Amino acid sequence: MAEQAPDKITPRAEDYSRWYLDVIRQAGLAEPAEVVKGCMVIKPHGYAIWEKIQRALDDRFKETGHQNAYFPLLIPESFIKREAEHVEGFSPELAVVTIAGGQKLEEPYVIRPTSETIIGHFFGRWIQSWRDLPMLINQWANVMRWELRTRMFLRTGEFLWQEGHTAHATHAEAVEEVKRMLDIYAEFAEGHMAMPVVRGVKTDSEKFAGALQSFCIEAMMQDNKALQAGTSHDLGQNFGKAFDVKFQNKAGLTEYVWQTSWGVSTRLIGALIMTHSDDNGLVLPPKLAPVSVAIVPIFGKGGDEAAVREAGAAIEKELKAQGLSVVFDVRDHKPGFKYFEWEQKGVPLRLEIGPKDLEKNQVAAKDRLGTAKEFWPRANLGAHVKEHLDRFQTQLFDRAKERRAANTVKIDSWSDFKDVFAGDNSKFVLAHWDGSRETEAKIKEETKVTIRCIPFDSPDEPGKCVHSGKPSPRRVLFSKSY
RNA sequence: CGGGGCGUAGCGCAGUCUGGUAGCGCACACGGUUCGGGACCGUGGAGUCGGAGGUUCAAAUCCUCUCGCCCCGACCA
Repeated sequence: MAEQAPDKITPRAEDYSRWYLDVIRQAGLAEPAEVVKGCMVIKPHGYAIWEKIQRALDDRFKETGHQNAYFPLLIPESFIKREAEHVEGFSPELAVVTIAGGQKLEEPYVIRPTSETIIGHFFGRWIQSWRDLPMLINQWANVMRWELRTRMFLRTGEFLWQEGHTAHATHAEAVEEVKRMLDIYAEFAEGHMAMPVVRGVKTDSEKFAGALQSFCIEAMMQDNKALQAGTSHDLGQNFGKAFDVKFQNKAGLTEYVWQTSWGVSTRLIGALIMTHSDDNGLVLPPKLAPVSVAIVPIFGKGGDEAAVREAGAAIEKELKAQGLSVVFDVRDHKPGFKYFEWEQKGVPLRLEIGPKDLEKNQVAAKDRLGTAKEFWPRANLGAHVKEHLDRFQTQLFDRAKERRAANTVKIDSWSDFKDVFAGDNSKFVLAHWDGSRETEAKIKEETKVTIRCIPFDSPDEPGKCVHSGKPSPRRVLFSKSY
C-alpha cells in the first residue's frame, strides 16, 4: 500500500479505486458504515447532491403525470417467489426477516430489493377498469441487496433510489412509457449531470429479472469503463399475471395490465464523481452542486476588515438573488486553506474579495476547471456569475463527450478486440455480435467484457460477429463495466 | 464466497518479528501573531491498540475465534 500523506488525494494514474475513495472522503460525501456490513453513511454534502438529483427528477416525474406513493419495506417472501425469473434473479441477494416481536414469523419477510411484487399486489386491488389506467406511481425509497463486494455509491448493501411503477391498457402504451422515462433519465444525465449517455436496450442475459426487455442509459467513466446510470423496464404482463392485475377493457373483456418499472439510484453520485472529478477532488456541475459559489474574504494587514466583510456579504446577497447557492466563508482559516477545501468539495466557482479588489472595484474569480485567476468587475456581478456557471456546465458536458468520443472505437477482429481490453484496459467498443447468448457468455469469460446495450442509434449495418464470425445485423456496445 | 493486505487518537502511520507503564505527523482546543494557494509560536486535550477468549508475573506484541475495511477473483436484474 502506497504511503499517503494525510488528507491528500491519490492521483488517478496511481490507483483509480483509491482515488475514488479519497475524493469521497475529502469531499465529505460519505463514509463506510463500518458497523453495518456493506453499508455506508451518506454525509450532508453527499446527501445534498442527492436532494438536488431528487428535486430535478421528481419535477420531471410530476410533469409527466406520475404521483408519489410509498409501499412497505418488508415484502412477504411468497410474493418474491411468484414470478419465476424474478425470484431466480434476486434470491441470492435477499435479506430476510424471520423473527419479529420475539416470535418466529409464520411467513418470513424479505427486505425489499425492489418493489415490483408488492406494488403488483396493490395494483391488483386498485385496478378494475380501463378507466383506472394508466396507473402512474413513483416511490422514493431505500432498498437492500446483499452484495458480496461493495463500493461506495456504486454498489452498497442498502441504497436510495426511486422506482417508478406503471400499469397500462396496452403493450404499445407501456412501451411508450418505458421510452419516455428513459428519455427523461437521459436528458437529466446530460442536462443536469453533464454526463453523456448511450441509450439502448439490454441483451436478454443482462435484462431485469422478470422483464420482457430492459432499456438503459450507459455512461463512460474516466477509466473508460461503463456505468449503467438508469434503467427502464418493459415488464409485459409477467407481473400482471403473477399478481392477478386485471382490468375490464372498453369491450367489457378482462385483460391483464401491461406494466413498466424504471429507476435511478444514489449510484448516480458515483457516476458524477467518476465522470468529472480530478486529482484535486470533486468536480460538480453547477446544476447539482450544493454550493455553486464560494466567496473567500482576504483580511490582510493594512486592509479594512469591516469593509471586506461588508463587500463579501453584499456579493453573497446579490448572488443569492440570482437563485444561486452561495457560501461566504468567513471562518478563521487562511485563504489558501479555504481554496483547497472548496476545490475538494467540487464547488464550481470561487470568488475572492480583498483590499485590492475593493480598491479596483472588482473580484478575483477562479472556476473549478480554470488554471488562472480572472478579475471581474464588481458591477453586474450576479448576471456575470450566472452566465459563467452556465458556460461551466456546458464545458463539463463537452469535455466528457470529447473524452468518450476519443475512447469509442469500431472493432472488427477478435485480436483487435482483445488488444483493446488487454489487462485492465477498457473502451467503448462498437462491434458486431451474432445475437446468441452463448457468444455473449464466451466473450465475457475470455475478456470480462459485456454487452452494455444495443444502442438505439446503432444503424443497420450487416457484418460478421467479432467472436463467432456469424452474421450480425448491426453493431452493439461492448465495454468493461462497474 | 476463495486468495492477499490491513485494523494502534478525528486522518495517515511507527511500534508487533524479539512480551516489560502507548508514540510520531497532521487535525482539534485555548492564547497571541497572521491572512491574495494548505500560517507560525506557546500551552493543552484526546487511545478499553477492531472485538471476545486464552497463554503469561506481565499482551498492541504470542495463540484461537470473530467483526470490519481495501485489492484481486467469482457474482452482479
